[in-house]
This record gives sequence, C-alpha cells and structure tokens, in this order.
Amino acid sequence: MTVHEHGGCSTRVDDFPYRAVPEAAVGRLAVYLRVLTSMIEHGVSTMSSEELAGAAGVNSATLRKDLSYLGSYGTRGVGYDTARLVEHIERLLGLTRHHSVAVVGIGNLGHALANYRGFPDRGFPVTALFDLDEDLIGVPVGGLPVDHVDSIPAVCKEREVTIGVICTPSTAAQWVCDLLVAGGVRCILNFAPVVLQVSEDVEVRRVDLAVELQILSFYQARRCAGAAPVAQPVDSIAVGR
Amino acid sequence: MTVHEHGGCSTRVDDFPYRAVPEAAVGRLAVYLRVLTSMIEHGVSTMSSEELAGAAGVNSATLRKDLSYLGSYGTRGVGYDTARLVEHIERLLGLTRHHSVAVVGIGNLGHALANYRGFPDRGFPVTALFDLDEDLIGVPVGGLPVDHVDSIPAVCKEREVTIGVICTPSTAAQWVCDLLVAGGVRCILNFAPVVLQVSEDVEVRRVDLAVELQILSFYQARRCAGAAPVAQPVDSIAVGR
DNA sequence: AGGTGTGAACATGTTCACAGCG
DNA sequence: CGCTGTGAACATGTTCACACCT
Repeated sequence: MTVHEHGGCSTRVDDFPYRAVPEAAVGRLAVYLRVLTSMIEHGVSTMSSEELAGAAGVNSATLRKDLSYLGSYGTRGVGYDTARLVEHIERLLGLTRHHSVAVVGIGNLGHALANYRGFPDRGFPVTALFDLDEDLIGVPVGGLPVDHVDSIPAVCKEREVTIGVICTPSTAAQWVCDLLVAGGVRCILNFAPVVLQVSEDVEVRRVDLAVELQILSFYQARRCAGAAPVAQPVDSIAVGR
Repeated sequence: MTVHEHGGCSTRVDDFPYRAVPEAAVGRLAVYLRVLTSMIEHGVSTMSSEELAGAAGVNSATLRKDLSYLGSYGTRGVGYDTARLVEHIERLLGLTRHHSVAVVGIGNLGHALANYRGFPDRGFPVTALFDLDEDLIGVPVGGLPVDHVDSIPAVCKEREVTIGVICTPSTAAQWVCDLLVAGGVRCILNFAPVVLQVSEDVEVRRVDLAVELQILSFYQARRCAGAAPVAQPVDSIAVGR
C-alpha cells in the first residue's frame, strides 16, 4: 500500500449526502452530466436510461446503476428528469463549490489550456498562470498575466485556487507540485510524464498524451496480427468479438 | 454489446508473438517503457521489480505480472535487464512499426499538439495538419503547413497516417472522424467531448479534460465531507436522503 | 405496457504469498 | 539468499434479468 487510494467510500456529512460511489462511476457521471446539459439546451426534459446510455456510449444497465448512486430520481415507465439529474450530479461532483484553476508552465500546452474554452464553460475558470521564463512574466495569455513560479504559494492562497494543472517539463513537475501544495492546492492534473510524490490528502490525475498514442498503437498492432486469414479455431479463447 | 470491446485477447501470429495482454496492463506497460528509457539514459542497466514499480507508481506484484505478459525476461535474484525490457515492450506495443500522426483542428489545443515535443520524441511524428478555416490553410504550424479538412482522405493515404488526433469543436468531430477513417486511419485520439460512432475495426480513445477536472472536484468534495471529526460508525452503510 | 432499481452472476483487475530458479 | 514468476484469494467493475412501480 505505497500510494494513497480511494475505494468507493464516502461518509454522510451535511452537504455530501450521497452513498459510496465506485471510482469508475465518477468518471461516467461527469460524462452523463455533459450529455444532459447539452440535451437540456435542446429542450429535452426527460430521457430513458436507454437514450442517455446511447448518447454517453455505455450500457444502459451500467447507466442505471451509476444513477442509483445519486438516489432514486427516475420515474418508472417514464425515465429521468434531465434537469433534476443535472442538479444531483453537479452536487455529487462537488461542482456547486467554487473552483479556480491555475496553469503552471506556459509552453505550447499550457498556453492552449489557458485559452481552452472547455474549462470555464464547464465551471472551471482559470485564474492564475505561472512560468519560470522571465520573458513571459507579466505577459497576458488569454487575458491573464503570467506570474513567476516562485509566487505560486502566495498567489494560489490569495485567489483560492483549488486545482493546479502542471504543463511543465518533467524535471520541474515535482518542484512545481510541491509549490502548489504549499499554496493549499489539493487537486492536481499533471501532464508531465512523471509520477508525482504527494501526501495522501492530495489527489493527482495524470494525463500522458504519448501513452495514449502508444495504447492506440498496441491495438492496431494486435488487430493486424489478429487479422490472420484463417478461420478461428473456437477452442482457443483468442480474438473474438 | 453495443460498442466494440477488446478483452485481453491476442493471437500468436508471426510478428506478434505475445500472449493475451489485459487491457489495464497495456497502459502501464507504456509507462514502464518511459521510465526504463529514462533510466537507460542515466546508465541503469538492471532494475528490480521493486525499483521499477516505485518509479512507475504501481505495486511490484502488478509490475511483475505485467512484465510476465512479455515472457520471462527477468533474472531471479537479480532483476530485469533494462535494454531488453525496452525492446520487448516496444515490440508488444507495436512501436517498431512506422507511425504518423495527423492533427485535425488547429485551434489552441491543435496548435499545441502540433508543436508538442512529446509526440515525435516518443516515436510519433506529426506529418499532417488540417483545419476548416481558409485563413489557416497553407500557414505553417510547427514547420508543417495546414491543409484543408476536405483533403483529409487523400493526404492521410498519401502520408500513410496511422493515428488521427481530433481537436475540433464537438460539432465537427464525427464528420472529421469519418474523413479520417475514409483516409485509412484506424486509430483516433479524440479531444472533443462527444462519443464518436465508428465501425469495430477503428479504435477510439477519448480525452476529456473537463471531465478530469470534475473527477478531481469529486474527490475534493468527498475529502472535505469525509474529514468529519467524529469516528465513523461502521454499522451504518446508510443511504443519503 | 414501459422503464427503473437492484440482487446475483459474471468478468476483469489487483494483491498476496510462496515455490523455485539463479 | 534475493528476486522473479504465478496460482489462488480478494476486490472491483460490468452485465443480466426480473421484480416492482407508475
């Protein structure tokens, strides 16, 4: 048990009245939220599990089970009230709180994320940018001036940053991470291809874009190999579908 | 079984002589590969499962099991030969083949990915860029001129693109995806927050950055709630509300 | 009828613990 | 002795199938 973990646990306390939510369900709930929001914009006020599951790309039983973690907000024979679901998913995901994002490392990726509409549009305003490069300090990127990494702790506290996004080179990632934590940040999205060392009260998610490509590469390799011209002997568990 | 899936299956054919690899192991193998490459650069020629697992942020038993899918390339009492492992992981992941990446949608994110060093550095040269905007066509981004999306099928065939990266707005994503598939692309990395509809011989991975933030938000919300000063009554697994 | 909510079966993934090799 | 490789136990996640409500 080296690194911190979180099974599907949850306590019942005041503003977080939901029962245990499995890790895997959390990610899907965020997807349902996006689909629902878009459906509401199109005037849809009710959806069946089948419809919503189709739009989210999951099995309808999985979807119903996921929604059951919110409580029973569906109507049998009818479906789910879209607005009501949105409300509860947002509550479960903690989106009713204020969130404020800091991006560290204003290179190609950091620059893009600082300007990325998807963040503010979905409730995550970017309120601080940091870099080491003196030439960048003070330069506005997406309307926000870049601060020096040394000021991370102070600025994060002042602007109540809740999420730090690390887009620095690998070598700087751990250092920057420690600075963010010193500034009170407890949630970190890490684009640098290193495993960050943090205390158990800090949550880190890593996104390694090259790893994504490598996984795709694997499936392509396997597909070509699997595409043997001979009929499959059914006794071997191999490739099916 | 609506959507395509891939259990940990694999056939033994000529150039793909590895046994079944579980889905979850594939992603980790890509991580081990990065760690190993970096270790080799630092002159490390042998590593124990404990060391490698630590650097990759996983349990050592998990690591050994993952590596066992490659075959038995460790030495008992000693550890693993780093160079040999790299070789085999690369082979398993299909990285010995030529890969060529096309980025579609040269907005903030597309621009960043076109310039992202992590792609070419890890064996994925970007060889084509596409956008709809007439003002962008022909403009070089990262040394490569942008082509019109209409030319996707032709250009992808010509440059033997194997992986397409979609950074367009959601509304254009399915259309662009179909164009890529028409151009022979069978692996797609999708940054648009929509579920792409593809035939089963196309592999899609989605990266939804806002969903990542929402997952972080959830854990922070839960942590605050869970940080109740009272000891947990274990008997009540109770449901909220 | 029509669709939710969920126990139970199944599938996948992770960790333990130790035999056995170098 | 030390560390790999792996069966078996455990944990998590997914899907089925149907009772039950509207």
